[in-house]
Amino acid sequence: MLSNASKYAILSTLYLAEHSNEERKISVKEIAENIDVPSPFLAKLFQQLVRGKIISSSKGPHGGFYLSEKNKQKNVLDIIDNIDGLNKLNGCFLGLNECDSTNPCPVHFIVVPFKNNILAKFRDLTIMEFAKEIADKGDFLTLKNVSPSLEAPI
Amino acid sequence: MLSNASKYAILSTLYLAEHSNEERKISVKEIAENIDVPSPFLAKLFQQLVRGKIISSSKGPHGGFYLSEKNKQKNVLDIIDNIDGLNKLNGCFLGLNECDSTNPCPVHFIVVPFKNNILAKFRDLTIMEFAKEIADKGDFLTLKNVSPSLEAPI
DNA sequence: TTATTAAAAGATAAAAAGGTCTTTTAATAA
DNA sequence: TTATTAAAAGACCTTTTTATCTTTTAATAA
Repeated sequence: MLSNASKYAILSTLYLAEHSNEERKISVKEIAENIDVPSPFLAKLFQQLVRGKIISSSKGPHGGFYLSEKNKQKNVLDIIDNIDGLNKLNGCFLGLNECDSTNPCPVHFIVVPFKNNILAKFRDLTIMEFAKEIADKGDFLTLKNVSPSLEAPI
Repeated sequence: MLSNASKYAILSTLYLAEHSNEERKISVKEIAENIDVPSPFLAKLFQQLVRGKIISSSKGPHGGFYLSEKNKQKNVLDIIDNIDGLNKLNGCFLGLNECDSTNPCPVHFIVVPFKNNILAKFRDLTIMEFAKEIADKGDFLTLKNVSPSLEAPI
């Protein structure tokens, strides 16, 4: 549904939202280590997010990535759109070209409410609101395995 | 969420369910044309489904693919498991390694009910029941564009 | 103004997904 | 028993995704 690239982009942008501002810029290396993402890959993603005006950057000593006030008003769907495009998120679950409420695939009426739900969440909250919601719960998003387990989580 | 391979496998197995039986076997070519899937690719998938005992085959004149009585008792989740494995369907929507109800990602409580829903549908109906439900509604699943449109369907 | 720092850019490469083609094997009908 | 049919097997190819490495550019601090 989402590519790894999108997932990395979301997690690291939310990291920026919580830990950076115009005065406190953050290097790729720091973020990559903290959320456990390959850093050269993240560097590439960040270039693209900068071009898409989702995040900001400056070079040189004390340079790095950060969110400007304008950036903070973007939402998670902007990130997904910038990296994957929105088509990946739309489209029939079984791949049918013609699948809608008058001609639904067998899982259409299970999938559509879910999509509307998650789309609303990704579109209606700003990145800051999203990050705040996470911080308020005391959570910290990382791909690290704090307590490695062999089973896939549900 | 599902690979193309899984989607093709589901659609073509459901096609077999409706159109084949031990006496009436169907060639890859016929199915590929009917549901609009690349036929050499489908041939590969079918080899794997035969090895996984999801469908049956016989060679030679009047040979082809079909569902045995045992095959008909399999469910859609068996197809997905055989092609993609089940991990692709499980796993956190944002890719977090540790995401559960005590330590949920921001969309956990939107994603989990959906997954339970669709998993139940894929697991609790046999392939025949699934196919019958579709046929009863008068539907026919294909990837063909009957009336080509430029917009991605929702 | 020079050394240093960190991103930008772009070339390269490995892995996975998606797809094609050719040869071999097995079944069966003539 | 031979020709024919259709799957099985496996080699091969292409594209996309994921990832790495090297060089260049810009900012800044000494």
